[in-house]
Amino acid sequence: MQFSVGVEYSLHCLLYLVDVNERSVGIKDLAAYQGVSESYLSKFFAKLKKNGIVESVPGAKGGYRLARAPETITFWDVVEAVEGSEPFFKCTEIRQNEIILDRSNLPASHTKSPCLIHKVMDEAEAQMKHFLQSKTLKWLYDEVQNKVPSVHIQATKEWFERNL
Amino acid sequence: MQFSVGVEYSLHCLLYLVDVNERSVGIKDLAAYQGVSESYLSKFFAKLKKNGIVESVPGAKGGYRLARAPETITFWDVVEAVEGSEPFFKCTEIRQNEIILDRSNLPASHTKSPCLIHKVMDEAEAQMKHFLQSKTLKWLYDEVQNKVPSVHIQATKEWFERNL
DNA sequence: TTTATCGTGGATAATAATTATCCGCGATAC
DNA sequence: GTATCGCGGATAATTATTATCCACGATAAA
Repeated sequence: MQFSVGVEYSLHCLLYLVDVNERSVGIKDLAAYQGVSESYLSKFFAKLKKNGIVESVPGAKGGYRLARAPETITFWDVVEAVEGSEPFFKCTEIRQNEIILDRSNLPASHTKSPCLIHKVMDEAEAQMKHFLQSKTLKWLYDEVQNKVPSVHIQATKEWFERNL
Repeated sequence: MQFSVGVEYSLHCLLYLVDVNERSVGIKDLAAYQGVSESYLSKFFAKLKKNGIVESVPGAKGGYRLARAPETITFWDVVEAVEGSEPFFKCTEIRQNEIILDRSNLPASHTKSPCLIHKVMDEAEAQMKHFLQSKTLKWLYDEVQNKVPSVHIQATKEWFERNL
């Protein structure tokens, strides 16, 4: 039960895209700046694009930029884009296998009402989802703006703009 | 990002162990009753035992029983026992790789204060944890007692007691 | 118009996690 | 003594994650 590194990569990258408004940043730069694999990172951006979080600018001097305002991009959006939207807990309806049951004539208690364990696990995921939906990219950006020395933020900005 | 089937297996099994007080139920019966693999299920019970959720009775007519009161066994306890206690999000401190940094002399903002993304993801896990800690095995047992027809509950109980 | 750059999608593969089985050991009931 | 049962280790099949490479089309700049 672990999130893939794509979640970490994506969130860090998106943070750099906030400052880039109508322009765009290439995978090459994003990968180089953070010292991660370029080709692997591009796979996650394909997912972010498919989920409407970023949009791409094809061709030379192309790259990616946010597809919508950072206020509307939540941590959950990113998790869902990268990890897919399968629920954390997949219930195999093990209860319908109980040896004392007639498989061709299951009681309503085993088919109509939901599996309680399944329900609890889905609710647990919903708790996490709710929390992550409350944290936006804009919020993260503002927090970082406050916590990281402005000289470093400025240097980062200049690095990404160095060859535009 | 998925829970292993061990979580589902374990929770369902533990439910059957609530009624069994000083006695014990063997893996063989638990597996047969639910139509799952005996040898695989035994792996999860080894983890449940190591985490103090169940205790074992060795030898013939042996098996497992709860190691403590069902009021004190939470869904989270089971998830942690089966899945291990590694956090869902492992932060690789990607920020310390920023190309503009001097790796041998990192700024305090990148070492002293925690990575915000890491912090948010840990808090998200804590939300789920908190919820799952509020759901006990006793609660689940009582809910099932209310929702499942008593005739079925009785039949289940009798099946497990059929050869004691 | 050529050339270099960049996203895109597919193929491929290495590594790790999950799922699963089997066997021999020691403990215990009968 | 013998059959039963938990226990731990070895092993393997399957799937997911991590990762690379390449050919393609689109585009900017020369």
